[in-house]
Order: sequence, then C-alpha cells, then structure tokens
Amino acid sequence: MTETVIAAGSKSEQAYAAVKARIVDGTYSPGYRLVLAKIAEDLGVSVVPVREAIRRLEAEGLVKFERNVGATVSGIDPTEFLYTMQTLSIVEGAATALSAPLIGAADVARARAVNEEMRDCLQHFDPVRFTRLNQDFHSVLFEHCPNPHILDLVHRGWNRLASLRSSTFRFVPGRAHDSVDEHEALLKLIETGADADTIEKAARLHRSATLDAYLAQTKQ
Amino acid sequence: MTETVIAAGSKSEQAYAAVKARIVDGTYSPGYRLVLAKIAEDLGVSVVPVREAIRRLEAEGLVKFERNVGATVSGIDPTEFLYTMQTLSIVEGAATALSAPLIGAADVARARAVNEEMRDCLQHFDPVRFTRLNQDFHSVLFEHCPNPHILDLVHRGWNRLASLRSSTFRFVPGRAHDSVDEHEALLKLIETGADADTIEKAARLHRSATLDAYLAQTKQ
DNA sequence: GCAATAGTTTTCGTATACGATTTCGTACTC
DNA sequence: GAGTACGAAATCGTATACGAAAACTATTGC
Repeated sequence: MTETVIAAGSKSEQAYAAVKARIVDGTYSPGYRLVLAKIAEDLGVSVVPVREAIRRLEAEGLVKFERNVGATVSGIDPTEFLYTMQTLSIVEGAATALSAPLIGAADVARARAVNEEMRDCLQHFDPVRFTRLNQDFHSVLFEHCPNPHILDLVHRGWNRLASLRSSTFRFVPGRAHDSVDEHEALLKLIETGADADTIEKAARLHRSATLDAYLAQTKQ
Repeated sequence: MTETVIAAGSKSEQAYAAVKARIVDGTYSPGYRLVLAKIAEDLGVSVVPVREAIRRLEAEGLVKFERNVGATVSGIDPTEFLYTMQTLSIVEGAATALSAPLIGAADVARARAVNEEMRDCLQHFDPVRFTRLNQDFHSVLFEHCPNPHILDLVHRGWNRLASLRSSTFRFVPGRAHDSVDEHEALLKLIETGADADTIEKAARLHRSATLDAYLAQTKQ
C-alpha cells in the first residue's frame, strides 16, 4: 500500500496528516488523550502547527477538544456509532446513486473481482482482509461521484467509522455472507442502469442491514 | 467600559465565531482576502488564534487556504453553488424526514405562521425578509433531527449558501409563490404522518426546484 | 513602449516564551 | 477514614519574534 512517504507541505499539514492517520489506523484509539506537546515532540515540530491540525480534526469530528483541558480522540459512545452509520448511509447512498451513471464496465468488473475475493475470505475467516476489501468495493461505487462535497462527506464518514473500529467495529460472520450477496445485487442494478432512486435505496439498505447486525451482536 | 460584551471562550473561539459571522452575513464576500494580521488587529488578538479559526473554517468549506499565499472566502464558482445546493438537498431532506415524527402540532403551527408571513412578503416584495423567513421555516422542519451529525451538515450547508448569497443567491419572484405552496404541502405531509420516504422526497424536490429556478434565472 | 529582473514590501509559517488554567497529590481537619 | 484546602506539576492559550515565501514595484535593457 501507499505508505505516507510524502512529507508534503507545511508542518501544519504534516501534523494534520500524521495525527489523522494515527487516529484512522487505530494507533490513537477513542478516548486517547492527545497531548499537544507530546505530539509535537513525536513529529519534531512545535506545538503551534499541532494545534492547528487538532482544530481541523475537530471540525471533521475525529477529535473532541475541551478548553484548557485538551484533546481526545472522539467517539467512544455507541450512540455516536449509530449516528455515524446513519449519516454515512445517507451520504454514501447519495454518492453511489450519483456515481452510478458514470461507472463503466471496467469498474464493475473490478468491484466484482473484489467482491469475489471477499467471498473467498468467508471460507478462511479473515476479518481484517474482509474489512479492507469491503472498503475497496465501496470506493469503486462512490469514487466517481461528481459532487466533491458529498464525496468528502463519505470519506469523513469512513474515517470516523475506521477510528471507532477498535471499540465497536466488529466483524459479524453471519452478516458477511449477506453483505457479499448485496454487493452483487448492487452491481447488477448499476449494470442494468437502474434509476438513481432504486440504487440509492439499495445502498442505504445495505448499510442499515450492517448496522442492525452490529447492534444485534452488541446486545447479545 | 463597554468592551465587546460577550468575551466568550478562548480568543481562538472568538475569532472563529467572529470571522464565521462576517462570512455568513456577507461582510466578507466570496473572494475576499482574509489577511491574518489584519483580522487579528480588528479583533484585538494576535495571529495565532486567528490562524486556528481560519483552519477550522477551511474544514467547514467556508474558506479556501493556500500555502504561503493566504486565505480567501470560498465559493465564487457557480458550479460550487450547484454542488452546495445538491448536498444540502440530500442532508436537509434526510434531516427533515428524521425530524418529522418528532414535530408536534405547536411546531407545525409555528411553521405555518411563518409561511403565511412569507406569503405576505410576496405582496410587498421584500426579498430580504422573505429569505430570512424561509430559513426560519426550514429550521422548524429540521431542528428536531435526532442525529446531531446530520443536523450539523445541514447548518453547514445553510452557512455556505448564505456565504454565497451576494454573488449567486438571488430572490426569484416567480419561484417564491410555488415555494410557499410547497411549504404548505410539506406541512400537510408532516401533519398526516406521511412516511419518511415521502417526506424526504418532497423536501428534496422542494430544494431542487429552487435550484432550477436560480439556474433558469442565471441563464437569462 | 514592453519585458525581464533585481530589490522591496507584504504576508505567511513556526519556534519560543510566559501567563493562565486545570489537574493531581499531599497534608490537614473533622 | 472521608472530605477539604492548599500547593506543585502538567498542560493549555496566546503574544512576540524571526525566517521564508510570495507578491509587488521600480529599474534597466532592448
């Protein structure tokens, strides 16, 4: 994969990218206390650019900031998880519907290949790989979205979701099978040029079902 | 000494609120160059908190920031306007649908009163008041949305829209009449407990129609 | 008269420093 | 032993200062 080799732009940008990456990949898990001076030292910069980075992450919802107290990685609350999923279902549904007319046969083939790999994962029980493939699959579906704002919201949603991973994001074996089937159904809809409404609804439902499965598992 | 009354929160927060307000109310219109030192002086603070504020506003899409060049109020591009409206139609539609079951008779009455005031505005041609009332009306519809993330996105959308006002946001007399009627139709749907899908679709359509009217006017 | 260039000014970017606030630990009182 | 008060340490918040990059301006050469 593309490791973040690029020491791009200002130190503020670097700090932003670095902290964001650590939150998304789980190095800093929810509730983790982000001490400015410590992060600054880790990254070899001063606190000013780190503050800026944290503020930006706060605006994206990845970080909670409290005056004179400090920053923590946000999102321990299960309710938060529910809200995040609901929001994602809406913006991702819209993004997928808007993308659909622009998805070519090659994209569908690529997505299908990914989905078959996912099916393969089910045999060997590889949740980590499954999760990554799942993201790849959905990326194909919404990456052509012509509206950059919606695309941005989708990415933010996925990032939030990823950041919550360690506490609430869990692989539900029983659900995974259905998920793969729903993926295939979505591809069929796109291939046959179904109308935007149908695709949007299907995409939403797919995510809602995933949410329900998580909730059901959590209750047990 | 009547210093600028509410010295709420940190200076960073103050700067954030102040600059945001100026962008939304049109004091700083699209393309306006935001010089850090100047803003800092205006607000009586140093540049550091101003930088933070600008970064946050950038994350919200209200400001465009370019390395070593500076910040400008974003959104002159008409395409941007289209994307903003589309995004808003989606999140606002969802927010309205989610709010609907929680909207009480009193709320409906309040919204209806506002709408009748809007109808009144049509007689006396008062675009400014009409626009404000329109916001009030929609606020009633989505303010009960239980998902804070979606609510936040709606507010951001409205803010972006407001910030674009001076260049592209224009009152379309021919459209205003239909708009008021659609508001009433929306209220009826909510009163009769229509299902979420129907309400969502109606809310979206309402905004799409507004967008179309703007576009038609722009073309002329 | 125009274009290229060198010098000046403006503005950004970040390190450092210090005051303000919170938190935590310890001692004291009831 | 529990609760409170006080002091020390940690951490945040922001002003200032200075280096770096870009934008602007004036001058020179053609």
